Amino acid sequence: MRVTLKDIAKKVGFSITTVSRALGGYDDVAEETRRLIVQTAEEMGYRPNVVARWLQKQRTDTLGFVIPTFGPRFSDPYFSELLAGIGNEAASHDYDLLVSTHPPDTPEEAQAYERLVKERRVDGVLVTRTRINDARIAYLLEQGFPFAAFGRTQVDSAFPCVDVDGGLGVFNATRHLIELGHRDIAIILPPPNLQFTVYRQAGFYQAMDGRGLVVEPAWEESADLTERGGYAAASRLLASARRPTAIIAGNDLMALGAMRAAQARGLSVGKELSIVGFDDIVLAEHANPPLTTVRQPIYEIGRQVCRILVRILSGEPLKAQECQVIFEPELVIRDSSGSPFG
Amino acid sequence: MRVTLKDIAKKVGFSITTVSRALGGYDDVAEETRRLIVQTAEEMGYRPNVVARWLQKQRTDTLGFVIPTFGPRFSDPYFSELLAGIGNEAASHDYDLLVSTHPPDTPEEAQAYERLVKERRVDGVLVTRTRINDARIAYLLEQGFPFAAFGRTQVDSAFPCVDVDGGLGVFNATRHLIELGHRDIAIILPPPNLQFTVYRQAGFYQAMDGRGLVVEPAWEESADLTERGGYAAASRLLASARRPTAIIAGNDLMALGAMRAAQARGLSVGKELSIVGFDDIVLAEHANPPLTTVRQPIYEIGRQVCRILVRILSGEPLKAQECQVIFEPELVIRDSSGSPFG
DNA sequence: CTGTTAGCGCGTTCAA
DNA sequence: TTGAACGCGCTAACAG
Repeated sequence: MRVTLKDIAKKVGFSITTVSRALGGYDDVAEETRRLIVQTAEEMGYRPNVVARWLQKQRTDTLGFVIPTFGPRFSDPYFSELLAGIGNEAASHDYDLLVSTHPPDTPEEAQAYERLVKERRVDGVLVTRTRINDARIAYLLEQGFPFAAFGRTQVDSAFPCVDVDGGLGVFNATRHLIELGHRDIAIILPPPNLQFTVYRQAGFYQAMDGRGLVVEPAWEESADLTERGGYAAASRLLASARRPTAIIAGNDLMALGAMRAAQARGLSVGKELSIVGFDDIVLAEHANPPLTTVRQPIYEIGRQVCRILVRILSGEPLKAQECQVIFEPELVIRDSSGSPFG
Repeated sequence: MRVTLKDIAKKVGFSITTVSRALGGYDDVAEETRRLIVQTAEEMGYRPNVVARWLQKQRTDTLGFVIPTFGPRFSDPYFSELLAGIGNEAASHDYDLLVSTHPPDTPEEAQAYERLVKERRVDGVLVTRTRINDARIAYLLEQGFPFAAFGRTQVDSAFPCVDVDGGLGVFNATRHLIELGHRDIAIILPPPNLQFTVYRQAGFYQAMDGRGLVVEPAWEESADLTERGGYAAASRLLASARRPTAIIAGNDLMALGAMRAAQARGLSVGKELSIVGFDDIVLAEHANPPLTTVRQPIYEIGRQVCRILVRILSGEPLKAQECQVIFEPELVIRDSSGSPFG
């Protein structure tokens, strides 16, 4: 049986209240009493019942994180790193992390949020991969529930978020390809309902327009952020008679898929076809050839998002610029991009 | 402000108890009363306070999962899939999942378990990647705390676990290589403190010995399950004057690293050097060349482990064979393995 | 069928 | 410096 304050109180002959205070580190307990109580508690292996404490404090010291994942085999390292960042930061502030995975924009996902919020299972939630007119954000704002997001979205009120300047990232990637001599550049965009797709697409057009290059409509594909999706999209791009000399993929996984598609057609990636990704997951560096990509410090972002949420929960007043952090992505040039002239 | 049973009671004029019973679906409430109460609760947007319920029921309907991860950039898709499997199964039984990540065999990890167990944060825990003389298992058994593990280990008492027959997996992989004509086969083992390393190594020896082949001591490497580790280990293997014609890697990530190392030396994988992995993560299929590997159904295993734990928690008596499930792995032959004669 | 009473284990008044 | 009493919100045992 678990030992409670009551048990200790009985043993030492003091009241539950005194024991509670002694263990809680209050200074209105006689030094000797405290010593006795602390030692006894130790001996008896006392550990506070957190649930009782939660009920009393009306907090759970827990954060919620609903991972928006498609099929069951969710394996985008992106989420793993984010999870690690969030989890470690949370732990360092003595918060626990409640995790669940649900397909985006489904009733189950909405329900998951409602459970967390309405039943007060957690003190705050982390949101990632924001969508256009994101219902999750709208809901949380409407409920006045504490949260922080990785990614922006259009809503009336500002909200705490961290993001990477994806527009700039793709802009730089495109410029890099143009400078290598590419003119026929295709793009495999992430799903159109995702917020960052907007920015990345804009960055692409901006870079192309700026150099007087036109974007071939047929060379604007869209896929689901998986290797499989990237493979399929790239296959379509490469099937046409006149094909692009370079492909920008919306994330690394799709880029890896695109690489496979190119190689399946006997194309040498980095020579006959250049490919650029986005994220810089660990595998990017170990791809064959190593993938040129736009690096986002996902682990760091996870920590940052979590830190903001924790600070909000601590009641600390935050300045606006501390709430809205935009990271600058970094172009990492490897071997998958090269001159189209060989 | 949140609405509680008390608020509803006040409004409808019944006692808190009656309201509780009406909402709880007990049948000793007048039909009309129930209707009134249910409707009022709905109108007022009532949601039970789970924490209060937990305190009363002495359960949290939550499972704990401590992911043993090395560096911060934990990106083994293995864990993602396992997490998804566990999470989805847990959700389907109305359990929440508390997740944290800690480096294996560290004080922080031990502390994480102690928190979960001693403070009764969760009703049971999931353990993965079991180690030789696993301190976590020993602790949980000693505390009599409900758990289920992915992986076996040596302890006095039997415990609920799911595992894959890694020995058989590596045995089959080795035989596959031998049948292709390989004689000079190297192996990159997982860290020696992991339980499955024992089985996989045994499977390797068994297959080699069975065909009268000797295992070259210098061709037995060990690495940390990352691409980086696999790259380094393979580089050492390939640096020697006489080098193996095939490498079996302890997991897919290391196999991918080994592929890179081989390709960096200009070796054609699948022809000049065959490589076999273990796991069949999604990327294995999309590697270049596609990776021959031993498939473990990780998502399914996650569900299974979780299901066992849930059944234990429900007090359902389990037969021994329901508690100790060993999956048979499946060899998936792709292009990274081929005849050494070209 | 319904209400009263009694906890779950802890923190926090308030009075002594 | 200490303790009694109360409440967090809910469920359960017992009366009526």
